[in-house]
Amino acid sequence: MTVTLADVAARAQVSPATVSRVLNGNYPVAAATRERVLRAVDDLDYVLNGPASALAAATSDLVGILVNDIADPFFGIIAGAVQSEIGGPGGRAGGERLAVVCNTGGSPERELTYLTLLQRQRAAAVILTGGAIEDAEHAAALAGKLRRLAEAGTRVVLCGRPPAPETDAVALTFDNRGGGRRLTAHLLGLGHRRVGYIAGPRERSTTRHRLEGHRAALAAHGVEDDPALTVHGPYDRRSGYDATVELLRRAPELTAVVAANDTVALGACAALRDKGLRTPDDVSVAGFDDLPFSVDAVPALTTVRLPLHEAGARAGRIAMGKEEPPPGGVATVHGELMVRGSTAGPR
Amino acid sequence: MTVTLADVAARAQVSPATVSRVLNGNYPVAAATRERVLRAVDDLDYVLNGPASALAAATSDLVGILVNDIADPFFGIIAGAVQSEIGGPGGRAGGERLAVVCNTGGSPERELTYLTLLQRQRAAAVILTGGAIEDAEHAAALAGKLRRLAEAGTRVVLCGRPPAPETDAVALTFDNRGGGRRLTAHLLGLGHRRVGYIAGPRERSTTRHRLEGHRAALAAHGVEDDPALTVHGPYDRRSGYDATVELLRRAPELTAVVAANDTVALGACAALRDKGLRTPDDVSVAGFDDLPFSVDAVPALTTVRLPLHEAGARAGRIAMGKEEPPPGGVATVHGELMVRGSTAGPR
DNA sequence: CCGTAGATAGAAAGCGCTTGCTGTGACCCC
DNA sequence: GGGGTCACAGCAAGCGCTTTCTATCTACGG
Repeated sequence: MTVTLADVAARAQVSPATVSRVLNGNYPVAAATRERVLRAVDDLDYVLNGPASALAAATSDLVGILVNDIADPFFGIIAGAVQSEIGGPGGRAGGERLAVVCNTGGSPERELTYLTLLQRQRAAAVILTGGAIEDAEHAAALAGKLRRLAEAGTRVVLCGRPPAPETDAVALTFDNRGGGRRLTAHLLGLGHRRVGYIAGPRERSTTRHRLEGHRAALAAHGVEDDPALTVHGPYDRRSGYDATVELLRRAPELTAVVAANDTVALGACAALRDKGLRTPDDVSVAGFDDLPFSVDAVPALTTVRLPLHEAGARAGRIAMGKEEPPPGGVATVHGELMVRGSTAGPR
Repeated sequence: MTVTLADVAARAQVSPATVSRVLNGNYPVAAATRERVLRAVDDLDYVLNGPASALAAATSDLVGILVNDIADPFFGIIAGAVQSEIGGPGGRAGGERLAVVCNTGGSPERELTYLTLLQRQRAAAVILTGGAIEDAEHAAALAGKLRRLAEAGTRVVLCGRPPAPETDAVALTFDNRGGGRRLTAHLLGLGHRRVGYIAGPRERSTTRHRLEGHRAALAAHGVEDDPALTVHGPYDRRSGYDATVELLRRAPELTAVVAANDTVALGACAALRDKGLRTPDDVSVAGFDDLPFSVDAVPALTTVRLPLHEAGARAGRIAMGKEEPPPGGVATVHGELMVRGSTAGPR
């Protein structure tokens, strides 16, 4: 029923081996023969059987990308950049790879399960994006998995995530701590002293690093770090809204709010608006990531721009072996403070 | 080097066939034997070889999702919903499927190439999302490809796209025309008569349908459709900005702008702001899709909400055979007009 | 002219798994 | 107590491709 290599070979009057070689183009085949084969392929509408060739050649053209939330542009941008580099359609000849995007939803188990699934597919490479889950047990399990993947020849790259200990996975780490520090320093520099902080979910490296940066800035400016001014929540708009309401309840006098990311910041702005407070006149707001919509917020959001596209593209190239990994296997990617309308001096 | 079924069989003192049966769980195996096998699997850290089993069983657990732009939440939401339904980690036992998200960037060639790649992988199902490219030649090529995929046993579902003629692919179509009509009718009802329209890229079904709805509303209200008030551009913020500037140049007197989608609308708002015009006091703005950030825009965007998550989930279920396709293979998904602060009567 | 290197093509042995068919005891019923 | 049924387990034949090794054939140099 379905056309196989043998059918093509028969029609082109050559052996299956020759057809395979024409298709893979890594062995000399006379031009005339090649053409005959190619015509047969065309006539028969032949499409290679991926699993069969993966089995025989012990390689696959699948690349896995693990993300926390595919609906979040933060990950979408990275995933898109990776895909543009792993040579999907566009990079002719042997360079056709498929990106398998796996949505972990931030769940440790799913992270592991997807990794197993990818291992089962004998993926050519795996890229883990976003913050790591900070749990010793999970970290150990993850490291084990990554080691086994690497052993099996799968290249592992971390993008926007700290290096994984006990592993030689290449890591492109975002400088969340530095970004957080500069952001809060900017606010303190404007004269704010009571700064609320809406942190991301606990046990997440991104959350911790950004928060540490914030605290470092407070310390550097001699401002007391009031625990009541920090609230944790998921990385979504709702969380920003609720946390802001809570923060306002706890400390009506605060003059600025730093959010875990831009989406959360948008929720914070909405809450302030609903409470009749103006941004930045009454309360300044700052985000993180500089997603595309942030510049269009009103007022435009002060935030830390992370070069998501560049980082994703680089991760993709490294995963494909098209670019040398950074020395030591770790590179830090810095963010840039974008001061915009949502922050100003306190009233 | 790598552990195979045979190794597990040897350790469990059974035949490879038995191990396979335990792993696939579709054939009676005595509890004691099963347990022995499972222990061996565990001891050896055995992971099934996907390509090998796909070859032998002639099935695969890959599901392809074609999107125009993975960084656009419109597609991200759909992709996430699909993935949640195709039984990735969570749905135990045989239900572990991997979603291959393919970024076509709106290019017809890439659409076709990705389909071939997916066919090569013998994907279990393929879901095409977003508007179709309206080009006879491409449509024919696409229909042929889809037919061949279907023949090979791959289930094909269209989500947010009109039915593909000459094909029996199931289609979940968005009522873009109706949504567009209601949106413009809303504006006309408020008293607007000079309404600018920022359309999406040409040759896209989505663009055409929304525009047709817009025109239908104009006609219904007896308002002349001035061609100068329609500008085409890509579905991004930049396009909205530029188009608005152009629209303002051509018709400084316009009192409302309808954008192809929310992202474009945000760009339009920015342009108006930069021109010193206020929304909705001077110019009303409306979008389409109701993406998560739209409610947080200032003023909140009037738009048409499309049930992206629901549609994606349903497409996923149909692709998995978990839900009956709609009668006739086609279902229309309606949008809901969300009237918010960005639209008001003309000054 | 013959021996030999170089360029192609083919034969065949897998790659690791699934599954139809074939045993083989154990069990049950009359 | 014998034959028929079950419930399991194993054998072995592929699945469709890649690739090593070998066979040809051509072209040259001496």
